[in-house]
Amino acid sequence: MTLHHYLTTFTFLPPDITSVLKEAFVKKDFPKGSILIQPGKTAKELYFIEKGLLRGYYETENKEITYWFGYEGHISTSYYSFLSQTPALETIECIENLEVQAIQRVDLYRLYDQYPILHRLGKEITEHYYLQLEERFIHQHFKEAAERYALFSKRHPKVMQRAPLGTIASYLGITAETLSRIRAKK
Amino acid sequence: MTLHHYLTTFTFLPPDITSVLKEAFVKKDFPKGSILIQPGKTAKELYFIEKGLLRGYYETENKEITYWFGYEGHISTSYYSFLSQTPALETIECIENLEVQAIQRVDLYRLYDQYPILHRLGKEITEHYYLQLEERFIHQHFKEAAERYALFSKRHPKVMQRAPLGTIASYLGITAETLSRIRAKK
DNA sequence: ATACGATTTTGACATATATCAAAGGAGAAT
DNA sequence: ATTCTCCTTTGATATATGTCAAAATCGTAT
Repeated sequence: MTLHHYLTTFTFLPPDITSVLKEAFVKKDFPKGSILIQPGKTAKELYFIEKGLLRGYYETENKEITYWFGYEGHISTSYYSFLSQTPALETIECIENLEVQAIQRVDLYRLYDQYPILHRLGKEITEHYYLQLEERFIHQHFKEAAERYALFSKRHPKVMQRAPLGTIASYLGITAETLSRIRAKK
Repeated sequence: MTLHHYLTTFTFLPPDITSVLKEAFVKKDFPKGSILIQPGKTAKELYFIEKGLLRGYYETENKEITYWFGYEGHISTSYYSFLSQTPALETIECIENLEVQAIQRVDLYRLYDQYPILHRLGKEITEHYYLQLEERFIHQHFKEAAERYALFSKRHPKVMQRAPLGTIASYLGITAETLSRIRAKK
């Protein structure tokens, strides 16, 4: 999905504002393994993913905790860092070669000021991600591992094939061993 | 915290728009035990809590799952239902006598259209709740029960004293028995 | 094709938390 | 005050999932 296509799904945006917004984005490519966001650094850019797979993870004493996947049609950054302009706590890494459209935070906020209707865009996008997170939260917390896996494969079938098992397990809040056993059962 | 005080924390809002917005809210009182949102019904109102304690919960086969507490200074509704205008899945119930400022969805959206800067208000509020949920999600998922309890008592000390143990346990994703044992340990 | 490192699978055992059950306590209504 | 109901505590046991370890498989570079 291209940025253009994504933006046109927001029908309230006048075409001229859509154009101005699009021009503020710059296409960037990253090879597999690249790090887009680093802990300790403050996120200055926001990405729209046109192609490829990303993950966000936290590093703890003994393991990495993947808490998020992003792919075609999604927006990616450390929301916490980007919004609060304080150092990120997590890493965002390319699982595959990546093609994104990137916008600088300063440019985005300048556009917000110039075109107040863009706040509506930001609001609706944030609302969407909020609801997604809420659904995931409820599920994650109150269903068993096998059910969570089933929902995940329904919601993100492509990630299933493209992300390593250990990473998916971590996203589901279980160990790689447990996920391997869940897969074996069926 | 009054609605007026809350709104003035958003410094970008011109006083006249703040006034108009405030006038769209109506004060309402609910006795303890009242139900603000019912599963199957679509949320038409959004509340700002001036006094009292609320909880949101899901009903499953054999138990109630509390996933949210709201109190002074918070906004409350079924976000999912309010935003998508489809029937709510959860119940929102007063744990204490409640004083809120209520706004009708139609009125709010009329104001959004009239004053685009209000989208910024909506955006910033949603961003705030998104970040809170994200923090909670990470914690909930990757920390042990006792640690989750510790964070909860730090974040919401007042709820600790005001909500029944079983409800807090459910919020933390554990049983009442387990929470009782965690408390006994310390 | 071969070899190396990384990922996945499988097994044995450990542990946090759930479940079931019963006994205490606290608050509300009579 | 007394009863009744609901909430909390405590105990015994069950279970899902974690941990540790080793074997099997896969992918990439040589």
